[in-house]
Amino acid sequence: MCNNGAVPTESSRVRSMNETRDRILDVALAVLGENPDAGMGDIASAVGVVRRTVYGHFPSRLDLVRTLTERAVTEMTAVLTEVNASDAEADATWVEFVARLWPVAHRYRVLLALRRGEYGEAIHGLLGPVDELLADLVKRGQDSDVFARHLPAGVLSQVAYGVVFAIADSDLSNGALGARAATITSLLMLGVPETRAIALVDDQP
Amino acid sequence: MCNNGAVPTESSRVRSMNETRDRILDVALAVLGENPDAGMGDIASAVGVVRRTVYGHFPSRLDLVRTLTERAVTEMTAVLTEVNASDAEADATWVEFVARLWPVAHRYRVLLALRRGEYGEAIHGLLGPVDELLADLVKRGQDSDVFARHLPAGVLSQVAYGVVFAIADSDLSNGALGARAATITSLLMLGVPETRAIALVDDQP
DNA sequence: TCTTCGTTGCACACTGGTGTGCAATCTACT
DNA sequence: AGTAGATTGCACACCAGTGTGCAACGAAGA
Repeated sequence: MCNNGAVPTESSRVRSMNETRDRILDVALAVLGENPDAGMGDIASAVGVVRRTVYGHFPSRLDLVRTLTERAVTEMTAVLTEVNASDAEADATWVEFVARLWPVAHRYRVLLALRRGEYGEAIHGLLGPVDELLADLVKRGQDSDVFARHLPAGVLSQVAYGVVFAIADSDLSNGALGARAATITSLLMLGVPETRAIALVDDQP
Repeated sequence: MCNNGAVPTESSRVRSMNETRDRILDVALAVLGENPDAGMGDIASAVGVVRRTVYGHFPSRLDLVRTLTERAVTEMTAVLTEVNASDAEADATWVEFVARLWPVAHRYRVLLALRRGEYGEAIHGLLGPVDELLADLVKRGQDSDVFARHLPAGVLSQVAYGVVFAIADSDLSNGALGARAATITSLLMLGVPETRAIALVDDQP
């Protein structure tokens, strides 16, 4: 060993290994996005690698999905906490939130489908923190009379960002069109008047 | 044969057979509602019958699901065409639609989850007519400036009744509370102002 | 009573996915 | 050159679900 205990690159061997590991994760996300029931074999061949290799990185299918979920949770919590730190009104915060969450939501849209069946419990558990942050934001909006109260904050937040994911999953998933539509739609169902909603999304492009 | 060619009951034998057939359908709907991945075995034992018997009525799992879907389509189209025949404003029609669709949507909420994966294509095809009717209604609303145009009618209708199903699937699925919440939420995202939405739902209880 | 037929219980073959074991191979590092 | 280790290709056992075949059993109908 020549590496004096620090983190730095054990050079290209491990790097290339991490590379394939990351590629597996990326491709798995894409493949599962198209078909949540895709097997390890499908994923492997999509990566351009043998099934056995995938098992070399992730001992089980659950591990793969879990890792994917943890990744998503990390990214989403980062966006949420950062955006939530602002002292703007809840609806403006929501707009920025959706705008910045959009690409992430689009990438990880499969998790919504994966929440049901088999790994549902595991995913649900990992996604818990995100749900809480979201509910807090909506609650804040309700308390300041910016959001409507026709649903309790917990449910409303779920339904609202469920819609964001749903639109991210639909045809218009790409381009600013989808993002704009998702933002307006979610704002509307949060009880924000249409005029205000449109003004908000056109304010900060 | 004593039955002169007509439809009437071949008496209790066939009746009891149709009875178990219907019970299988009902229970299957409930079981699949809790776990869309439930197998024929799970369904059979939930009915209180042997797996082999289920196969006696439905040659394959797909047949079961298809029959279930056809049932749902029949009921939903009935409600939709009937409600849609009225010459009321689109938003009022929507309110009545959700009110009458609610129990049906709650029963068949599993179809939304089943649309993905495996039988997705078959279900999607069968559900086509319903989607069209729905899109027409929303289009009508948009043309008369009752509904917003932030999304094309096709997508907006899907997302809107997706929300109805989503709420039907959540905790508040039972009681008028859920129905009311679903109606208001869907109206909001259709672009109906909150005051008008509340007035509408409180108008015709 | 005898027949019919839905139901049962058990058997089986088949499929498709999972996870493991192991020898062979190729490549980067020493 | 030599070695460590990631990758490969193939083997296998295992499991769960599907769909079928068939000999019973039991109750409604002739």
